Amino acid sequence: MRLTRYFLPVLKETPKEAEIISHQLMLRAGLIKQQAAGSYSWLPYGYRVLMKIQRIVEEEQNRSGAIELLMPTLQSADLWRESGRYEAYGKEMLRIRDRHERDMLYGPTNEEMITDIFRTYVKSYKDLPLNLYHIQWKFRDEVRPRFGTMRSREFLMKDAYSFDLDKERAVAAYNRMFVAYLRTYWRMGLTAIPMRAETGPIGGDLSHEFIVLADTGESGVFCHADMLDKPIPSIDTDYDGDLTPIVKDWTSLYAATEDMADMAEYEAAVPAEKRISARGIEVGQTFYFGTKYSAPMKANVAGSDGQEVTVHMGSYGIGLTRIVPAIIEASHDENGIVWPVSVAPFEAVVINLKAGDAETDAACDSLYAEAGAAGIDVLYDDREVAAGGKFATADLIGVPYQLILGPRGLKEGQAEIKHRRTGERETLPIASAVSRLKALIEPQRRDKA
RNA sequence: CGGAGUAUAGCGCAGCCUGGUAGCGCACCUGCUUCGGGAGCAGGGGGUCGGGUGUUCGAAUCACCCUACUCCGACCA
Repeated sequence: MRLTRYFLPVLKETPKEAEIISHQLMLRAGLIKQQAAGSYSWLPYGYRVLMKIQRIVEEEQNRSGAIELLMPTLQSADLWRESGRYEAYGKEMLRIRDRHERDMLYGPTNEEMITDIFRTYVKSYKDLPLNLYHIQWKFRDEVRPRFGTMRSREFLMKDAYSFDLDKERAVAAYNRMFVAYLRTYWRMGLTAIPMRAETGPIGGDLSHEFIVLADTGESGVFCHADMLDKPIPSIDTDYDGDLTPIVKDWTSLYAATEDMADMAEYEAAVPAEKRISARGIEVGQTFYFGTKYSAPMKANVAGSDGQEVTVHMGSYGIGLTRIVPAIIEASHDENGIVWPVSVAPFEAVVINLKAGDAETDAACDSLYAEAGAAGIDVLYDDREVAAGGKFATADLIGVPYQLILGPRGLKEGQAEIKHRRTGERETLPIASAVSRLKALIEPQRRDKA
């Protein structure tokens, strides 16, 4: 993508409403524009990150055996009356009336609708287990939206719903999601710790919140320091096999949100030097809630003995629009964002230090073409702007690698690669720059491990 | 929902106290000179001063009402 043909409105100054660093950088680097309280447009650069995150989520959900579909944003109130939540949900649910005076609502979540789909079509235990998910916009009329897309009213969420014959099998489904989540966050370059959590209005008795540690996080958390560097299950994990050992390992050390934490238990379980008491951002949550929705909504299947069985369910959410600021909170410096390669909107940027100079233009044009042909997501800063401005923009928007070429280097046949994260620079022959770049980038995509 | 604040050009701000018809920096446009860490000079465009009502000869400025947004707290992917 040529920057002169792109839409990237960057700001030199920080809009005053932005309080936390991720919100400031998302506005400054042209990722989002606020449209109303808790409502944001995703500008092209931000949308690219969001879509990269979405792809990772989809790949890992699919790998675990979940199946993607898409449900509408507007739902009929009648479904929610069946489960009893139309009255129970409160003012967070945005209620709408259509032209025929029918009660509708903008979905804050989809347990009722997915249960309706399930009960319509699935009649036999032979069709289980089943896990259906979608990635759709949700609306929760938060009392107080804040921190940009970290807590917005309209947000993009992946929500998966599992259906099983009994509790034991439902827990196995829970474990598959648990493992998929560990992989999903790791692929995005995040360290997310599963913590015992309250179940809240969704209900149930088994739940984990996946928490990214950050000072600006909204939840207080307590955990064992060794949770931070546990090995991530690999790409060839057998989701048809028994995942209990992995989940056991990940849940054996103490890790709980403040709502669940018991100080005496915490101090007994974790030696003083291993105690982490910190703030965290919740980037996902998993629930097993048995028959809470399947019973009132009559989601039954025939068991092997021909008798009707009420299915056991779980639901599993990932807030995609929250993950973007979570990544930035975890990965930035004084100059701007530092994207992990796997979610970076562009993996590299070719910086033409003297756009308008015929020879430099020709050399940079061909580097850009070569990088694109090598399968690198590459941005090309071909603006006629002083070098300092280009470096500042490249740093701000956080592209992992800068491939820099100007008349001086051109004369010597040398280009420069700057590593955004470390600041390290390497000078190398122009001819080998792209292959070097590719070698740096490929392993960091984390799509093969 | 309780408490506190803000609203003047795309962004950051001054002007308001003491009323006289709007200004600065950045960004944007034109030209020239520059060009390896947010360049210089010259010229230029852009504002119903959040909205309404009132006071006044005259309101960005004073008064009242409304709206939007932000922050702190209680609640949540």
